[in-house]
Amino acid sequence: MAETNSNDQMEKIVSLCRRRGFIFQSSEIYGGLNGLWDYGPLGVALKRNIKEAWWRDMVTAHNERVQPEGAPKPFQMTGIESSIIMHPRVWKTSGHYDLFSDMMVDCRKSKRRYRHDHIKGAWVEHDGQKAFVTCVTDGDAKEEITRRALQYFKLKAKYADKLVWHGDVTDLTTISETDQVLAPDAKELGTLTEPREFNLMFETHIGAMRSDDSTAFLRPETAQGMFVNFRNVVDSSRMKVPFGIAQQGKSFRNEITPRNFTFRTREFEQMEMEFFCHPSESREWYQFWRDRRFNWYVDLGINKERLILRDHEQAELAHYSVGTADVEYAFPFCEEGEYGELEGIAHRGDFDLRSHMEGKLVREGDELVVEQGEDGKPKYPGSGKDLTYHDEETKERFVPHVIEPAAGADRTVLAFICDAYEEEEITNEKGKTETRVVMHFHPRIAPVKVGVFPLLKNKPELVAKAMEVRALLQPYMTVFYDETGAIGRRYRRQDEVGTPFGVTIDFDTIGENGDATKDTVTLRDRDSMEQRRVKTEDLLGILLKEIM
RNA sequence: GCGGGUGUAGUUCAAUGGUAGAACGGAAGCCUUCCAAGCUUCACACGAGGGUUCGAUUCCCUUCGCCCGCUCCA
Repeated sequence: MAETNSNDQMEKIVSLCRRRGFIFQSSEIYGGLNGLWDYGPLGVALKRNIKEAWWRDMVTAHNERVQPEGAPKPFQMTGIESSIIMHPRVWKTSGHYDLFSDMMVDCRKSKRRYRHDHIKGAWVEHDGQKAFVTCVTDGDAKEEITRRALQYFKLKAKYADKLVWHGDVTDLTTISETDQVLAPDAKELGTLTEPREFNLMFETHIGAMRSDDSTAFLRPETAQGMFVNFRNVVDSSRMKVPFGIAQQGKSFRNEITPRNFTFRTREFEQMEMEFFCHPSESREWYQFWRDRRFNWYVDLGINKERLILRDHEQAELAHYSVGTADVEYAFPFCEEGEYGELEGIAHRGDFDLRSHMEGKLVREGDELVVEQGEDGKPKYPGSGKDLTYHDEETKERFVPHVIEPAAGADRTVLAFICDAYEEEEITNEKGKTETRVVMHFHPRIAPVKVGVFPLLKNKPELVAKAMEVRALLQPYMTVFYDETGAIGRRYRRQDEVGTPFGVTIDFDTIGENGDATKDTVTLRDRDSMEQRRVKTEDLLGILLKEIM
């Protein structure tokens, strides 16, 4: 419901999160830690509800005998919880090990950063001056280096033949004379720093003794847990393709720049599902999951105007992917027309299962082949285990293709928070305009479902009755009981944390105004602020229907 | 990781080289018959660590956090 894309809006939301106990900075009393956050009493309730809504939609509410709307056919669904620390070879064959640890160099002048192994260059001399001229290009490196050398030596293009070349174009990694390097965007020599390692995976050590052999990693994604357990799940739970394995859990990435509240963090929770299907049906399943996942957010009440389903361009696709779409939300910190990713739905083909069978794969033309080391053997061999699937009916054996909807739980929580936030201008009885801050959470995800209030706290009959109503509801939902201050104040407090319903016990309830209204309470709606009288005995049924 | 800005109660803001005020919010009490009423009382802050100084929240340094830009982003 956010009206403006502004920093201002985001600051108000962050402030409310802190003030009301949704989200705090990690280790705040020690000055805080960048990119790490804690959920407070209301935050944890909200997050658990969102995760539960996802798990229910994916796993528990799924009926394998019923064909969901839009699905090619009925399918099975189950879940796992794998360990955060996995065998180091998992990350080598998956490609994360190579991809997530890079040597980087910074340019002190241009403030740019490059992957060390992406910079190419050559020794060029002119007029007794010699420099290692570099560039980063996918095109003709020599041409680019020539252009940059001419520029550096202040020569016109027609004097290219005056340049004296010493050797061929090589990688910067082969050069040690950093003070003679002309960085790709620099105008002078020696502006690059020494190469430094950037490892996006958190390292730890297994066992009390530290050694190189004992190095392990905190998982940078949960997906590998499903792939390495594919065989186990098929063998133990009679799963038949097509089926999905869902998992929720923490992942860790040493992000260079955590930013934007809980949007990019170093420790984050994922809600991922790996769907295994026959290769010939994979495109249909991809379409199905792509639409199904988008609608999940919409069904939970997110503003459709701020949510988009964006198909990736071909060039944007990861090397293994046949197709990928993102569910993205227009966060307040996004520029006009920009969105932040909540979830990626990827067609991953047979990349993952094949990797864990054969070894780390790389693309060669249109083919995925096992990457060779210098000795001609697989650089990172797979498990060697058979991860193919045998279809009893068709007698066919194949490597299933995978469709992966991978959502960020914390980002989803943040999106729901931002979307729910509204500053509503209302005119009170005295004709004065005031601001009401309301969180319009869908009742299913709201941290507190109902507030129970005795109209006055100094009337023991009202308090006693309110306690009864509280006890009636508490086994079924989160109830917040409040008797302090004026009733309007209590309503507003609950509006600000998104409690969808308020129940007030008044003199009618205890029969002071006749039998007609005895044992009735007022039920207030958060969004409309309207109230209706309902029988106490009907209350539980009414509320359960609304919050399910 | 680089550059710029910034840091005072929970929040939004003051003041000050002699350790800090307010409003809102919070807690307790009185009162109150449905949308932040009133009165009384109470609690709560100079991000952290050094240095200069008789004395630092104030000046200096370092560090941490936050914001903006760059960079990065399976």
